[in-house]
Amino acid sequence: MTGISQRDTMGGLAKGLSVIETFTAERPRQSIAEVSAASGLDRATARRCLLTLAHLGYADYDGKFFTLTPRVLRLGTACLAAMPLPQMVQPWLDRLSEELGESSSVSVLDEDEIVYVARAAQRKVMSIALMPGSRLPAYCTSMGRVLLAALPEAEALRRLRLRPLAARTPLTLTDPDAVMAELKGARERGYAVIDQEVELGLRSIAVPLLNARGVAVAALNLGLPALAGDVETLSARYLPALVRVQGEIRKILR
Amino acid sequence: MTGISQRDTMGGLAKGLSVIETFTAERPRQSIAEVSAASGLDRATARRCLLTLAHLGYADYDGKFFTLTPRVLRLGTACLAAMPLPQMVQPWLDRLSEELGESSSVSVLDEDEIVYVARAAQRKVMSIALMPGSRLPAYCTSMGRVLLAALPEAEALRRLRLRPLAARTPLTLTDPDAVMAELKGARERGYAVIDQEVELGLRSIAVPLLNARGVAVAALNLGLPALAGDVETLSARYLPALVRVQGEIRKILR
DNA sequence: GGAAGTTTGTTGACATATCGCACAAACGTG
DNA sequence: CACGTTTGTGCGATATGTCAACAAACTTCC
Repeated sequence: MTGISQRDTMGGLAKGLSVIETFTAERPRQSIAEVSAASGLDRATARRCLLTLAHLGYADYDGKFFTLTPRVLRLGTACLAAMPLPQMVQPWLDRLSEELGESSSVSVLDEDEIVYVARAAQRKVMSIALMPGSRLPAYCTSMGRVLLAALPEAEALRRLRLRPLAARTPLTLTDPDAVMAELKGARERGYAVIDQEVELGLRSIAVPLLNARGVAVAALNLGLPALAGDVETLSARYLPALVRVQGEIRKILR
Repeated sequence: MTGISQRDTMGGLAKGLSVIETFTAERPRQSIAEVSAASGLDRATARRCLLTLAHLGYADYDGKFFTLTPRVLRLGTACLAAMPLPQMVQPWLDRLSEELGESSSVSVLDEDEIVYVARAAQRKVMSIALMPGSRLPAYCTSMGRVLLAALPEAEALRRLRLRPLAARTPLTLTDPDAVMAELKGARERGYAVIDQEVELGLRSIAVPLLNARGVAVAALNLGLPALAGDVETLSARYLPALVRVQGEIRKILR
């Protein structure tokens, strides 16, 4: 009920988690000083976090550099496994994907990013491999647009402003106002279409997944190669199937 | 150097991580008392951990129950993204899978479990969806067998004894000594074959992935439907391709 | 090659956060 | 409303963060 008081927090936990998040594809092996710089923690504190992680088996230490171990994946999969959504939607995804011959995915919103939680991959249209846990910016993806559109305008705008919008392709919208206009359209139409804003050659169409109370809890999309044909024919062709699955999932989402 | 001294550890971090790991598919929503019971922590401590997680956005709190948020996935994906292996092997997996028309995967060992880190799925032979981060017990999987076989015998035995071996199918080996004998065979042959020990209808063949120094750092497998034909013809047919990819990956693994 | 300058890992002292216990308050139930 | 269960809150003892100092390793520059 009340706000979080100083008394109820655990600094050590917050610091340790921020230490784990400093490890990225660019910096998979880090020294104590690097982690200290990346996390803003004192070197002594970073050292204690890292030694603790190593002691618990979450990290390896060769005397100089630390790396994360697969044990860290337990944390993430504890989360995925604890989500009922992926298991519920997977059969629908498989069917949809099979039927249309294209990849379909379900994602949820985490601040300004979408997180894939389930996926049925068909052929490869994207250069990067997407899988559960993968993240993409919300502003330039079809699923991100329908999820942002479900938020109050001010909240959506706040999330758009968390970091500068990067032009991933020449077609990417990078003006927050332009994206807000797209959100408005998505809200009115009930779906969003993206034309090569994430990656050249890739189009995508998404609908929100609503629970029984009508709250958007996730998004469902189809990834499509940018072949001939304009965006209207694309939605005419694929939207019905998406809307059908949207309705079916809504029935089983409490 | 020296062991980890009391001075160099952070109890709060260890406790918070164990709290995260108490969330499972069976218990996705937990109260403070449940987490306390599951983790062995004092209720007051569990409460502080949970409030801290909620404050940081890793958990949601409705006043009664806590659930993990997708933000927790950042921890796991920080780990996956920080592993060079998945990105390096993915193209090989895709090619192998395409060529043979069967699913192939790469996994690493975490204590007594294998953790999928990359996968190219072809058709569905398994009832459960496997994806990066998924876990299976090592003792009854082909990849687990080759990875355990690469350990010193005593260490392999210790891991087999961490929890009782469950019979997932009537064909599952549940006697540690019997599994140890299989490990010996796998070590001598350089590969392992599993016949429906994980799931009826599923066979699998795996080879270890060695780095340039000859250390087994991961395993590569093919999942196959249990059709006609015995296990010998299966290895005769699929082993060459696996060994070829094993050699290619060894060249690029530092 | 070596000396000065820099970065890094480690340790100690002190102030403070946090643990775990015990108790109080709230909740749900018969 | 009394009961059992769960959650929230002071308190003393202890663990832990911060800061500064120091030694070792590494750079740089002559």
